[in-house]
Amino acid sequence: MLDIREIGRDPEGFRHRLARRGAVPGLDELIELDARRRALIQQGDALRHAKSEAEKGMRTADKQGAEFAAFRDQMRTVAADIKRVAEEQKATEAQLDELALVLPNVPDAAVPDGTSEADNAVRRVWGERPTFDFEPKAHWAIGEALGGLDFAAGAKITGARFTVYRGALARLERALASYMLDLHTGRHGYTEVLTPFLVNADSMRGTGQFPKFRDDAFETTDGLVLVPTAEVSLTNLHRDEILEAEALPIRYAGWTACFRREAGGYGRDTRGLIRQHQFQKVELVHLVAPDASEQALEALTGHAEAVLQGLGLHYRVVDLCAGDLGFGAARTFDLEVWLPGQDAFREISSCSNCRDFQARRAAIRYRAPDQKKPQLVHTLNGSGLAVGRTVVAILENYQRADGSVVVPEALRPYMGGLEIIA
RNA sequence: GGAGAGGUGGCCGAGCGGUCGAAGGCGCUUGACUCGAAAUCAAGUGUGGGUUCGCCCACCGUGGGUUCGAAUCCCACCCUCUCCGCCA
Repeated sequence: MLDIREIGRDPEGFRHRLARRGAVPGLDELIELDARRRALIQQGDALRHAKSEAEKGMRTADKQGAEFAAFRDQMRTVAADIKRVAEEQKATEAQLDELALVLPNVPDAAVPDGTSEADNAVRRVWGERPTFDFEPKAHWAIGEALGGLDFAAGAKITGARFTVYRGALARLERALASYMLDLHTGRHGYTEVLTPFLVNADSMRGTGQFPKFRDDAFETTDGLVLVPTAEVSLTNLHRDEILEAEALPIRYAGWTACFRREAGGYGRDTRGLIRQHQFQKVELVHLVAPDASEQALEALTGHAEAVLQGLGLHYRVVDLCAGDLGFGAARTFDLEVWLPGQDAFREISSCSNCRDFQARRAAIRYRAPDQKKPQLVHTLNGSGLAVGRTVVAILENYQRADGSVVVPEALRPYMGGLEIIA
């Protein structure tokens, strides 16, 4: 959520910066509603003040006397007025929320202009494309041939876009998650956190998925939501909290399954593991002081990159343009891994600085040493990495002519020493 | 799932219809005392909102209700604890 007061101070500036994302939002109604809200608060406060004055009079008045009766009648009207104004205020705030909660974050000044993926700026490239003396296959063909990826079984027991892993490939998923967590906790200073895979609607609102992207989520009949990413559970861990300055920065690494309905995503990546309703991911979350978030995004991106480097996978870092930025992000670096089977770079990690956008929604604050009032923290998140897509990358990059797949060295200790999946 | 107890400020804990944003204690901050520290004494110490920057208003798990008036009474929900049942 954006600061409405800030918007009111500079509507044109906000309109301009938000327009970089594509849609031009109507901010006038928002500003008008906020003004009305404030007027109603003043009205209500004045009425409540009158009420407490009358109440003071009643305390001392003779309960049988005429004075008491007069006060009581006065209180009756004031109470009715209070109720009326409060209802109006509630309705106004509901309207205000409806608008404010669906406004996306403002892109950082450094974000490149553009309207689509095609306008993203490649910042750096690591490693080189592997060469093959045969035609490299797509991961689904490799996995199926190895008997390790069973798409038909997934479709049977659950439905489309669910996959069953078997044998060495099932273990590969598990090995990757362990490898990633060990790297981040052992070398990058993260605390490992294992969270529930179900969260409540407040958490979804806190990180920005609700209300705008409600259709993308799987919801249970108990009113809980399957997490689309551990970003939700990890960031909301500190919802409605005031942190001590010494507690920052906070760095969490969490593994979860992630669930996405991919509503509207049908037709894209229908084959293979790229776009599933359920996948595993190791997520990295930072909570930092505002002046530290830019640096933290660089660090977080580096931590995600370290996984790809450790696995020897060729990738590039892309600075998302304004039009391609996610809802809550002010700046995002995507990591795109090279997939020989598709002859393309594909996203395997997305690292974002949300600044105070999520913190304002989720009320995550800290006691800044030089400030009287608690200040909003900045939140960041990034995949470190999407595990399923990492399996894809390994299958396609480490495949051999005979259909076997070499296990990257870093993973072998997690695979019981296995060197070749055949 | 059943029975019972309970949710109050950073923590503990009073409060049982008006004088309660809320006693008391702990913690923390500042000052006094001291060479310094401890002890002691004194003062301060929640969050959010509005503001004509004097102040004003709201918040006692959440949401409703009763009442002139609710932390206090009623209803629903959420959460915690104890016991029973079921279960990986």
